[in-house]
Amino acid sequence: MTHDGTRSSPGLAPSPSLFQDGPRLSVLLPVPVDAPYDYWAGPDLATLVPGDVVRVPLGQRIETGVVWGPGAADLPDHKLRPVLERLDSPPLPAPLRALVEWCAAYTLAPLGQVLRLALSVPEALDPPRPRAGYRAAVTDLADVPGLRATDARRKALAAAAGWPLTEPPPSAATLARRAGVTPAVIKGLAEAGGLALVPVVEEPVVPTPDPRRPGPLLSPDQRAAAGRLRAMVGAGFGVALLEGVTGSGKTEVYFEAIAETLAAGRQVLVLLPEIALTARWPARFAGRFGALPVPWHSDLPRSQRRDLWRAVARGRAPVVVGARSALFLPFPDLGLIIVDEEHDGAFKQDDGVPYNARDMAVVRARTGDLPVILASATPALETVLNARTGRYRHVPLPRRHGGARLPDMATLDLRAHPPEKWSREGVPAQSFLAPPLLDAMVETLTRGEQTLLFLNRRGYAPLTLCRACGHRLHCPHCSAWLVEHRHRRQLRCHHCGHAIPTPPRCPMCDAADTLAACGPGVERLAEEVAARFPQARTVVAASDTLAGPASAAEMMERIEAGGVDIIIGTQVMAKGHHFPLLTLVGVVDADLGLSGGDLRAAERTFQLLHQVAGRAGRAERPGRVLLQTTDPAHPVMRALVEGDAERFLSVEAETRQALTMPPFGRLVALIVSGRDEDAVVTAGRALAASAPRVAGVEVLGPAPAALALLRGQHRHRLLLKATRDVRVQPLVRDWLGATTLPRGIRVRVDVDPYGFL
DNA sequence: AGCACGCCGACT
DNA sequence: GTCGGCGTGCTC
Repeated sequence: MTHDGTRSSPGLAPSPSLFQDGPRLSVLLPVPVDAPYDYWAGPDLATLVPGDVVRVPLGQRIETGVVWGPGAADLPDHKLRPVLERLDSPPLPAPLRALVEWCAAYTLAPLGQVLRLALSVPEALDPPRPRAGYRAAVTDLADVPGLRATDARRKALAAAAGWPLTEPPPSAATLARRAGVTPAVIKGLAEAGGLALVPVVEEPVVPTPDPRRPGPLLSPDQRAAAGRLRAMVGAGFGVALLEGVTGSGKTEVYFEAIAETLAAGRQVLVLLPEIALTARWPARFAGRFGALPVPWHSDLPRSQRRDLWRAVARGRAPVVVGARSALFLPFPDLGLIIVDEEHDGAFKQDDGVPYNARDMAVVRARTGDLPVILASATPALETVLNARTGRYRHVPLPRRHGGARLPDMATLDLRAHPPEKWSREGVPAQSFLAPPLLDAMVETLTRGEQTLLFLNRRGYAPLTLCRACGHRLHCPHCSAWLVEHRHRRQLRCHHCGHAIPTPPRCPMCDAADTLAACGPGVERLAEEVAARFPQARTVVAASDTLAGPASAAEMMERIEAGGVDIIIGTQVMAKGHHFPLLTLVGVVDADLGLSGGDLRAAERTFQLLHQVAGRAGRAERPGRVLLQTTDPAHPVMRALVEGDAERFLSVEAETRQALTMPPFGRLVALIVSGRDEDAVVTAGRALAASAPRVAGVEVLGPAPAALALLRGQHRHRLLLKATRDVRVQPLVRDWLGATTLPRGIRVRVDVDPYGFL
């Protein structure tokens, strides 16, 4: 700071008058601030418009921001600094800016932090960096003085000379591959002068899908549904719920709406919950449209993200299929959004800006005045209710395509049929498979068909305790049990990744050989299956046994080809694969997830089990599902067995209405966290004491949050519950605005928390 | 988010 | 006596 209070350095200090003539602009920066900052646009930048991407000084650094509008004029002139330059990137489209505003206002996240989602690849805004390309500089190796004409060099030069002029000069690696030499030869030859190095700026090649390719033959039901979706394209904002059981051909139906949009020359965004494990989706798309869609998810390499972001921004990516973050891509001419598996909890982001991509997709459709299709076999309760009240168009797909039947579902009462111990080297071992399920497995194996044992628990056993002193081994950083992973001989925390070698003695009482595994994980189940079915080919499919998308796809192919008899899987097995030979699904613990009183526990369990059941009998062979449960009378179990989703949803809706829970009421969670538990509790109580006292609003808590200790942070939760008519955001904003938090204490606001126990 | 400023422990 | 730890606070 200088004496007059301006931050400037000699020689750089612009006299304010230099900028007085230029307009004052507000520029939003991707930093967690609530509002855009004002800058002067110099005379040469007078044509800046909202959406333009600019470089501006911020403190001691230079940031990339987005022109948001005219300046606010509430700041003294001398505090303003100049816009440095406009970047050569297409302006951020107005509907996207509107989405950013809406998302920030709704989630109460700082505006700049939401902008960060839209500028997720800063490199994409820089001018494209040219890469090195190689071209023949001579016609004959003899023309290069002092260079031995080796065979490899001759081949390299020939390949370079023969490179088509219509193609950009190749990179060293590409040319080397073509010539059958190593890149070192190319670089050496270039150094000697035999090849010329030219900078190449390459447009990323994005394949173009062809909407005129003939689609598959649709059933009358599918044709009718496709027709209704097609009619929405180009007709402005609208939401459709495309509801159809597994195998009803939802994808083929919404492909027709994509075709319609592509034919109109506009872009399409498809959101999927787990892009990594649905390598199948792009293949199906390519089968229909003759080109792969542009993928978008966080695991893409940076360079690819940069290229794809640019392609989208320039309108050169007709179809993007991505995880939730794809919603903030800068489509200049978006014409349709599809949210597939719209009920999936993975659309809710829990860190950073806590937003639900499915809901924000509807907002993006509104800001862009375009249609959005929500597709699911088991739509979320709130979506179903929106469809019933007519806010969303309901497009049902009633029948299963191709004649396949839905599997028969039956509960298997574990109290009536307790699993019988099996023998491990003469020692009786605990079993998790009831006799009727084992019998069904034998039958299935005999017929040469496949069994899926579904258990949503990774590792060997979810809990290890000492038989001598009763000590339970838990994570020192989180309030979670350590899960034994016998293969790795480790106990691992599934929340923070903390891992210790499996101890030989109890860490509490030091007794030897007293640690006992409690409950089943997929590894333990695999052990029992190996003992009972030694001749069967068995695989374990869990997120930690699959090394990545490639090995997952490989396993799926092997299962599909019949190379496996018994699959033991967690929820990674629940999604979107056709296994024609799979005719028996055993749900090892159907109660898992029902207990605990979480708002959406029943709904989630219903959706997950319904989805798992959908794996069975998809071809001509009928499937069978056995649900091991201790409570066959539970509404979720009965609805599943009777195939009555309608009734389940009605019961669920009544329950929530009675409790004023979403979607009949609004919820905002406040997570108070800090290193010192007492301070956290004190701060939580103080917040509760200053809670807004308004009709229709109640504040519950503080109570220990779901993981009361996570990564060394103690967490307590307050829950603001309001009736639907209450605007909760201003309430929460004022509440927190009037509160000064003690140091070391943070509060995270989560509007519409997904699970909150 | 960065980046600077600010106030307390082990080093040339 | 300084270098440096990361806690707090501001950036138009």
